Amino acid sequence: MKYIDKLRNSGLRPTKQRLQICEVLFDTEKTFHFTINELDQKIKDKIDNKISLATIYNTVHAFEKKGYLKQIPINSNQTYFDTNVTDHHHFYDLKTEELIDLENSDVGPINIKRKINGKKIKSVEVLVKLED
Amino acid sequence: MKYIDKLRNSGLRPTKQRLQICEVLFDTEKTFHFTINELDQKIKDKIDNKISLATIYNTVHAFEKKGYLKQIPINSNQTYFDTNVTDHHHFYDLKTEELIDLENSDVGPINIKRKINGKKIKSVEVLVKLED
DNA sequence: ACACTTATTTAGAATCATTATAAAGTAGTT
DNA sequence: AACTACTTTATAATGATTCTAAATAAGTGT
Ligand SMILES: [Mn+2]
Ligand SMILES: [Mn+2]
Ligand SMILES: [Zn+2]
Ligand SMILES: [Zn+2]
Repeated sequence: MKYIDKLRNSGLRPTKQRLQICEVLFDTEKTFHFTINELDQKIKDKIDNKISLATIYNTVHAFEKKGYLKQIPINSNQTYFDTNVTDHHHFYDLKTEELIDLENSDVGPINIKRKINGKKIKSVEVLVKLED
Repeated sequence: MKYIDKLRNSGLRPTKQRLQICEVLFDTEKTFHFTINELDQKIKDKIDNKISLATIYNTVHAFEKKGYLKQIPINSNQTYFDTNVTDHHHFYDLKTEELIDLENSDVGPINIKRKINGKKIKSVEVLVKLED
Protein backbone atom coordinates (compact mmCIF):
# COMPACT_ATOMS: atom_id res chain seq x y z
CA MET A 1 0.00 0.00 0.00
CA LYS A 2 1.33 3.40 -0.96
CA TYR A 3 0.20 5.17 2.19
CA ILE A 4 1.77 2.76 4.66
CA ASP A 5 5.25 4.10 4.13
CA LYS A 6 4.07 7.68 4.04
CA LEU A 7 2.49 7.24 7.46
CA ARG A 8 5.36 5.25 8.95
CA ASN A 9 7.87 7.81 7.73
CA SER A 10 5.86 10.47 9.56
CA GLY A 11 5.86 8.52 12.80
CA LEU A 12 2.17 7.71 12.41
CA ARG A 13 1.08 4.09 12.70
CA PRO A 14 -0.69 2.97 9.54
CA THR A 15 -3.99 1.98 11.07
CA LYS A 16 -6.96 0.86 9.03
CA GLN A 17 -8.76 4.12 9.76
CA ARG A 18 -5.84 6.33 8.73
CA LEU A 19 -5.31 4.38 5.53
CA GLN A 20 -8.95 4.70 4.61
CA ILE A 21 -8.93 8.41 5.33
CA CYS A 22 -5.82 8.69 3.14
CA GLU A 23 -7.71 7.06 0.31
CA VAL A 24 -10.57 9.52 0.61
CA LEU A 25 -8.25 12.50 0.85
CA PHE A 26 -5.42 11.67 -1.50
CA ASP A 27 -6.64 9.11 -4.05
CA THR A 28 -8.09 11.85 -6.22
CA GLU A 29 -7.21 13.44 -9.49
CA LYS A 30 -7.63 16.94 -8.14
CA THR A 31 -7.04 18.44 -4.73
CA PHE A 32 -10.07 19.74 -2.86
CA HIS A 33 -11.37 21.73 0.08
CA PHE A 34 -13.46 20.27 2.86
CA THR A 35 -14.89 20.68 6.31
CA ILE A 36 -14.78 17.89 8.87
CA ASN A 37 -18.46 17.21 8.33
CA GLU A 38 -18.04 17.00 4.59
CA LEU A 39 -15.16 14.58 5.07
CA ASP A 40 -17.22 12.52 7.49
CA GLN A 41 -19.95 12.23 4.86
CA LYS A 42 -17.46 11.35 2.13
CA ILE A 43 -16.01 8.61 4.33
CA LYS A 44 -19.48 7.21 5.02
CA ASP A 45 -20.13 7.09 1.27
CA LYS A 46 -16.88 5.39 0.33
CA ILE A 47 -16.24 2.83 3.04
CA ASP A 48 -18.34 0.20 4.76
CA ASN A 49 -17.04 0.26 8.30
CA LYS A 50 -17.58 3.24 10.57
CA ILE A 51 -14.89 5.67 11.61
CA SER A 52 -15.73 7.70 14.68
CA LEU A 53 -15.89 11.45 14.38
CA ALA A 54 -13.22 11.75 17.09
CA THR A 55 -10.84 9.75 14.91
CA ILE A 56 -11.60 11.93 11.92
CA TYR A 57 -10.74 15.02 13.95
CA ASN A 58 -7.62 13.37 15.35
CA THR A 59 -6.48 12.23 11.93
CA VAL A 60 -7.08 15.52 10.19
CA HIS A 61 -5.13 17.34 12.86
CA ALA A 62 -2.33 14.77 12.74
CA PHE A 63 -2.14 15.12 8.96
CA GLU A 64 -2.20 18.89 9.23
CA LYS A 65 0.68 18.82 11.70
CA LYS A 66 2.66 16.60 9.34
CA GLY A 67 1.97 18.94 6.44
CA TYR A 68 -0.37 16.69 4.45
CA LEU A 69 -3.26 19.07 4.90
CA LYS A 70 -3.60 22.73 5.65
CA GLN A 71 -6.24 24.95 7.10
CA ILE A 72 -7.64 27.73 5.00
CA PRO A 73 -8.04 31.02 6.85
CA ILE A 74 -11.65 31.96 6.29
CA ASN A 75 -14.55 33.06 8.41
CA SER A 76 -17.00 30.25 8.57
CA ASN A 77 -18.68 28.41 11.38
CA GLN A 78 -16.67 25.37 10.32
CA THR A 79 -12.96 25.02 9.70
CA TYR A 80 -11.95 24.48 6.08
CA PHE A 81 -9.08 22.23 5.11
CA ASP A 82 -7.23 21.88 1.84
CA THR A 83 -5.53 18.83 0.35
CA ASN A 84 -3.51 21.24 -1.79
CA VAL A 85 -0.65 22.05 0.56
CA THR A 86 1.33 24.13 -1.91
CA ASP A 87 1.38 27.88 -1.37
CA HIS A 88 -1.64 29.15 -3.24
CA HIS A 89 -4.53 31.57 -3.03
CA HIS A 90 -8.31 31.39 -3.04
CA PHE A 91 -11.48 32.86 -4.36
CA TYR A 92 -14.27 32.68 -1.83
CA ASP A 93 -17.77 33.03 -3.22
CA LEU A 94 -19.77 34.73 -0.49
CA LYS A 95 -23.06 33.62 -2.02
CA THR A 96 -22.37 29.92 -2.50
CA GLU A 97 -19.69 29.69 0.23
CA GLU A 98 -17.52 27.92 -2.32
CA LEU A 99 -13.74 28.00 -2.31
CA ILE A 100 -11.84 28.02 -5.59
CA ASP A 101 -8.08 27.67 -6.00
CA LEU A 102 -6.20 30.47 -7.64
CA GLU A 103 -2.98 29.67 -9.42
CA ASN A 104 0.01 31.71 -8.38
CA SER A 105 0.15 32.95 -11.95
CA ASP A 106 -3.37 34.34 -11.47
CA VAL A 107 -2.10 36.60 -8.73
CA GLY A 108 1.54 37.24 -9.37
CA PRO A 109 4.37 37.41 -6.87
CA ILE A 110 3.67 39.22 -3.64
CA ASN A 111 6.54 41.00 -2.04
CA ILE A 112 6.09 41.88 1.63
CA LYS A 113 8.31 44.87 2.26
CA ARG A 114 7.78 45.28 5.99
CA LYS A 115 9.75 43.13 8.43
CA ILE A 116 8.93 42.27 12.03
CA ASN A 117 11.91 41.93 14.29
CA GLY A 118 12.77 38.33 15.13
CA LYS A 119 9.93 36.91 13.06
CA LYS A 120 10.03 35.26 9.70
CA ILE A 121 7.31 34.81 7.15
CA LYS A 122 5.77 31.38 7.13
CA SER A 123 3.15 31.91 4.46
CA VAL A 124 1.49 34.58 2.35
CA GLU A 125 -2.08 33.85 1.43
CA VAL A 126 -4.54 35.93 -0.55
CA LEU A 127 -8.27 35.60 -0.11
CA VAL A 128 -10.39 37.14 -2.85
CA LYS A 129 -14.01 37.50 -1.85
CA LEU A 130 -16.55 37.33 -4.67
CA GLU A 131 -20.03 38.75 -4.84
CA ASP A 132 -22.67 38.87 -7.58
CA MET B 1 -23.17 63.60 20.31
CA LYS B 2 -21.27 62.71 17.19
CA TYR B 3 -22.50 59.14 17.00
CA ILE B 4 -26.21 59.91 17.19
CA ASP B 5 -26.41 61.09 13.60
CA LYS B 6 -24.17 58.33 12.37
CA LEU B 7 -26.51 55.75 13.87
CA ARG B 8 -29.71 57.50 12.78
CA ASN B 9 -28.43 57.85 9.24
CA SER B 10 -27.86 54.09 9.22
CA GLY B 11 -31.36 53.35 10.39
CA LEU B 12 -30.12 52.31 13.82
CA ARG B 13 -31.70 53.86 16.88
CA PRO B 14 -29.08 55.61 18.98
CA THR B 15 -29.56 53.73 22.22
CA LYS B 16 -27.42 54.24 25.26
CA GLN B 17 -25.75 50.87 24.70
CA ARG B 18 -24.92 51.52 21.06
CA LEU B 19 -23.53 54.96 21.83
CA GLN B 20 -21.33 53.54 24.55
CA ILE B 21 -20.10 50.79 22.28
CA CYS B 22 -19.35 53.44 19.64
CA GLU B 23 -17.20 55.28 22.15
CA VAL B 24 -15.21 52.17 22.95
CA LEU B 25 -14.79 51.26 19.30
CA PHE B 26 -14.36 54.57 17.56
CA ASP B 27 -13.14 57.15 20.10
CA THR B 28 -9.57 56.03 19.65
CA GLU B 29 -6.48 57.44 18.02
CA LYS B 30 -5.69 54.19 16.24
CA THR B 31 -7.88 51.48 14.82
CA PHE B 32 -7.65 48.06 16.43
CA HIS B 33 -8.56 44.39 16.23
CA PHE B 34 -10.74 42.61 18.74
CA THR B 35 -12.76 39.56 19.59
CA ILE B 36 -16.19 39.82 21.17
CA ASN B 37 -14.78 38.79 24.52
CA GLU B 38 -12.05 41.39 24.35
CA LEU B 39 -14.64 44.02 23.50
CA ASP B 40 -16.81 42.87 26.37
CA GLN B 41 -13.88 43.31 28.74
CA LYS B 42 -13.05 46.72 27.33
CA ILE B 43 -16.63 47.81 27.82
CA LYS B 44 -16.62 46.60 31.41
CA ASP B 45 -13.46 48.63 32.03
CA LYS B 46 -14.71 51.84 30.47
CA ILE B 47 -18.33 52.14 31.50
CA ASP B 48 -20.23 51.73 34.75
CA ASN B 49 -23.47 50.16 33.64
CA LYS B 50 -23.60 46.66 32.26
CA ILE B 51 -24.25 45.78 28.63
CA SER B 52 -25.39 42.24 28.05
CA LEU B 53 -23.28 39.98 25.90
CA ALA B 54 -26.26 39.45 23.58
CA THR B 55 -26.37 43.19 22.93
CA ILE B 56 -22.66 43.27 22.21
CA TYR B 57 -23.08 40.51 19.65
CA ASN B 58 -26.13 42.23 18.17
CA THR B 59 -24.38 45.57 17.95
CA VAL B 60 -21.17 44.25 16.46
CA HIS B 61 -23.12 42.43 13.78
CA ALA B 62 -25.28 45.48 13.11
CA PHE B 63 -22.17 47.66 12.77
CA GLU B 64 -20.53 45.09 10.54
CA LYS B 65 -23.56 45.03 8.26
CA LYS B 66 -23.49 48.83 8.05
CA GLY B 67 -19.79 48.77 7.20
CA TYR B 68 -18.47 50.27 10.45
CA LEU B 69 -16.61 47.08 11.31
CA LYS B 70 -15.28 44.18 9.36
CA GLN B 71 -14.41 40.61 10.11
CA ILE B 72 -10.87 39.44 9.57
CA PRO B 73 -10.61 36.06 7.89
CA ILE B 74 -8.42 34.05 10.21
CA ASN B 75 -8.55 30.64 11.81
CA SER B 76 -9.19 31.09 15.47
CA ASN B 77 -11.78 29.77 17.85
CA GLN B 78 -13.07 33.31 18.14
CA THR B 79 -14.05 35.72 15.40
CA TYR B 80 -11.79 38.73 14.96
CA PHE B 81 -13.15 42.14 14.03
CA ASP B 82 -11.38 45.24 12.82
CA THR B 83 -12.27 48.89 13.32
CA ASN B 84 -10.13 49.63 10.28
CA VAL B 85 -12.62 49.10 7.48
CA THR B 86 -10.34 50.23 4.68
CA ASP B 87 -8.92 47.56 2.38
CA HIS B 88 -5.74 46.43 4.05
CA HIS B 89 -3.69 43.38 4.89
CA HIS B 90 -2.43 41.66 8.02
CA PHE B 91 0.46 39.99 9.68
CA TYR B 92 -0.64 37.21 11.99
CA ASP B 93 1.86 36.12 14.60
CA LEU B 94 1.22 32.44 15.13
CA LYS B 95 3.08 32.45 18.45
CA THR B 96 1.40 35.42 20.12
CA GLU B 97 -1.83 35.20 18.07
CA GLU B 98 -1.45 38.93 17.45
CA LEU B 99 -2.76 40.72 14.38
CA ILE B 100 -0.80 43.62 12.91
CA ASP B 101 -1.98 45.91 10.13
CA LEU B 102 0.04 46.05 6.96
CA GLU B 103 -0.05 49.21 4.91
CA ASN B 104 -0.95 48.75 1.28
CA SER B 105 2.46 50.17 0.47
CA ASP B 106 4.00 47.30 2.45
CA VAL B 107 2.45 44.83 0.03
CA GLY B 108 2.03 46.58 -3.25
CA PRO B 109 -0.87 46.34 -5.65
CA ILE B 110 -2.33 42.92 -6.23
CA ASN B 111 -3.75 42.25 -9.63
CA ILE B 112 -6.10 39.28 -9.85
CA LYS B 113 -5.92 38.10 -13.44
CA ARG B 114 -8.51 35.36 -13.34
CA LYS B 115 -12.19 36.18 -13.65
CA ILE B 116 -15.21 34.16 -12.54
CA ASN B 117 -18.24 34.47 -14.75
CA GLY B 118 -20.97 36.63 -13.25
CA LYS B 119 -19.02 37.41 -10.12
CA LYS B 120 -17.17 40.52 -9.13
CA ILE B 121 -14.39 40.99 -6.65
CA LYS B 122 -15.51 42.43 -3.36
CA SER B 123 -12.19 42.41 -1.55
CA VAL B 124 -8.63 41.18 -1.81
CA GLU B 125 -6.99 40.44 1.50
CA VAL B 126 -3.53 39.14 2.24
CA LEU B 127 -2.72 37.27 5.42
CA VAL B 128 0.96 36.91 6.21
CA LYS B 129 1.63 34.31 8.87
CA LEU B 130 4.69 34.88 11.05
CA GLU B 131 6.75 32.38 12.98
CA ASP B 132 9.92 32.67 15.04
C1' DA C 1 -47.78 64.57 27.69
C1' DC C 2 -49.99 60.38 26.08
C1' DA C 3 -50.99 56.46 23.33
C1' DC C 4 -49.29 53.45 19.95
C1' DT C 5 -46.05 50.95 17.14
C1' DT C 6 -41.70 49.09 16.29
C1' DA C 7 -36.94 48.39 17.53
C1' DT C 8 -33.84 47.05 21.07
C1' DT C 9 -32.11 44.98 25.23
C1' DT C 10 -31.71 41.26 28.18
C1' DA C 11 -31.23 36.80 30.83
C1' DG C 12 -31.22 32.59 29.98
C1' DA C 13 -31.63 28.51 27.04
C1' DA C 14 -30.28 26.18 22.88
C1' DT C 15 -27.08 25.04 19.25
C1' DC C 16 -23.25 22.96 17.45
C1' DA C 17 -18.34 22.59 16.13
C1' DT C 18 -14.61 21.16 18.52
C1' DT C 19 -11.91 19.15 22.30
C1' DA C 20 -11.25 16.24 26.39
C1' DT C 21 -11.72 11.80 28.86
C1' DA C 22 -10.84 7.35 29.79
C1' DA C 23 -11.54 2.66 28.64
C1' DA C 24 -10.88 -0.87 25.01
C1' DG C 25 -8.28 -2.17 21.04
C1' DT C 26 -4.12 -2.35 18.02
C1' DA C 27 0.65 -1.96 16.28
C1' DG C 28 5.45 -2.44 16.98
C1' DT C 29 9.09 -4.76 19.64
C1' DT C 30 11.68 -8.20 22.16
C1' DA D 1 3.49 -14.41 23.96
C1' DA D 2 4.33 -10.51 26.74
C1' DC D 3 5.05 -5.68 26.98
C1' DT D 4 4.62 -0.92 25.87
C1' DA D 5 3.15 2.97 23.48
C1' DC D 6 -0.09 4.55 20.35
C1' DT D 7 -4.79 4.73 18.53
C1' DT D 8 -9.70 4.39 18.37
C1' DT D 9 -14.02 5.08 20.27
C1' DA D 10 -18.26 6.47 22.70
C1' DT D 11 -19.44 9.84 25.36
C1' DA D 12 -19.12 13.99 28.01
C1' DA D 13 -17.54 18.63 28.39
C1' DT D 14 -16.42 23.08 26.52
C1' DG D 15 -17.27 27.39 24.73
C1' DA D 16 -18.39 30.69 21.13
C1' DT D 17 -22.37 32.03 19.03
C1' DT D 18 -27.31 32.26 18.18
C1' DC D 19 -32.08 31.96 19.62
C1' DT D 20 -36.20 33.06 22.48
C1' DA D 21 -39.44 35.63 24.50
C1' DA D 22 -40.45 38.98 27.84
C1' DA D 23 -39.28 43.74 29.44
C1' DT D 24 -37.79 48.23 28.04
C1' DA D 25 -36.87 52.19 25.15
C1' DA D 26 -37.24 54.94 20.90
C1' DG D 27 -39.83 57.10 17.28
C1' DT D 28 -44.30 59.00 15.67
C1' DG D 29 -48.66 60.98 15.65
C1' DT D 30 -52.25 63.19 18.37
MN1 LIG E 1 -5.92 22.25 14.00
MN1 LIG F 1 -21.32 38.23 11.43
ZN1 LIG G 1 -6.96 25.48 -2.11
ZN1 LIG H 1 -6.55 45.47 10.47
